[in-house]
Amino acid sequence: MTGRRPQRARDPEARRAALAVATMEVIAEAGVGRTTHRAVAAKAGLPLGATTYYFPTLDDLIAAGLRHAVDMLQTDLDEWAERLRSAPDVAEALTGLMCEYLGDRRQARLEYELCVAAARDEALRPLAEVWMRGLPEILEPYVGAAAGRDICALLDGIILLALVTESELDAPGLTAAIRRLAGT
Amino acid sequence: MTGRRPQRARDPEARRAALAVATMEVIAEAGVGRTTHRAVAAKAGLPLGATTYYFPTLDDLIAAGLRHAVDMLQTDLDEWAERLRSAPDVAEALTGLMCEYLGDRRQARLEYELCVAAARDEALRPLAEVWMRGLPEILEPYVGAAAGRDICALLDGIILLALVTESELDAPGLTAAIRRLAGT
DNA sequence: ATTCATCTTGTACGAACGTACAAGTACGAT
DNA sequence: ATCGTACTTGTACGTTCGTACAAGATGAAT
Repeated sequence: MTGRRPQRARDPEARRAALAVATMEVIAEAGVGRTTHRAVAAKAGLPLGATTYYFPTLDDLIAAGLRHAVDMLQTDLDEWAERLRSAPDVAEALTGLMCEYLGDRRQARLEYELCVAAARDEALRPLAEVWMRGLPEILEPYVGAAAGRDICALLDGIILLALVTESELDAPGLTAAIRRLAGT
Repeated sequence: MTGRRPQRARDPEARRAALAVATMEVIAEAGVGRTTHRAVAAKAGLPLGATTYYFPTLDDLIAAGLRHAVDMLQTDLDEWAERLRSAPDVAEALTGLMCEYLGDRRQARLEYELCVAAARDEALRPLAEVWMRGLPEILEPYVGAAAGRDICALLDGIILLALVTESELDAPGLTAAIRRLAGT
């Protein structure tokens, strides 16, 4: 009375992408160390074998999930650059962008998960550097290279604080601190 | 020709402590998610059963390891307070302390591992807050509460950058940035 | 010297893991 | 229409996991 369930329409590219997305979500919820083939397959609604068919090892699967997260981050960075370009005040615009960024803590959690993983695994370091090099690059035209790096570090510290304490962002304080680092 | 190996001298307190230290080291090397009873037991040179005798569950064992890490961090914080008290220049003293702190990246890795774990598990949050509340408290007498928080965030971001890029600390740049945030 | 609670040690067990693979199905090429 | 490659799906295997527990050893109390 059973038999296997009928096969779905074939779409290898979509499967790869769906697995990467599902992996990203599992990492965000459980962490890199507790990410398993089975959890990813369940999240994606795909059979276990699909994960190993498209990604030879678990490390490959995790790397694909992190890479997808970084791709989304790059999209965000591009939007940040766009918004800053048309902003009358860089400090206030950055504060606003941070407010939005912290609206969904899952993305921030994922990014820091990536950083911790990159601190341990050299192969992941280029992924983690997308943010840490990209943001100062965006800021450099407005405040110079040194202040760009400083402000990036400040924001990273603020994000960490928000992750750990679940507290609200002190927007006016952040704007003021950015202004001090920018030297304006 | 065999038989079990002879029992060692009894010292429950020392065993608890040794297990906490071993757990801390395993977390630093493998991450919270890949920390297992067996890895901790092997690191401590104790039988597997010792881990479950002193800590009912794996979560308890991990919490003990993280708590021990935070205890060491608190000791560091006390030393930071002491050093700042007798320093002619707060910004330069902080830069020097950061240089020393980043000398052994394992401690920094462990601290960020704790932060990421605390972001996911509310029960760990008080542990992670020891640093994020303690450092601003130390800085407050010198630069005020707001600048203390800002400088703490800046330092946290710098540490994250150092973890991800393995780059050297830009000491003069850091001193200058601290001065700007302090408003001096 | 005997007792007993406490600690040590080795082993056992079911669950979950990474990975491999057989069997079946879809679909472009012919 | 058929064929062959590429994909889908379910299951199997050996390993490692968290946890439980039996059996022995210790050492303070009696």
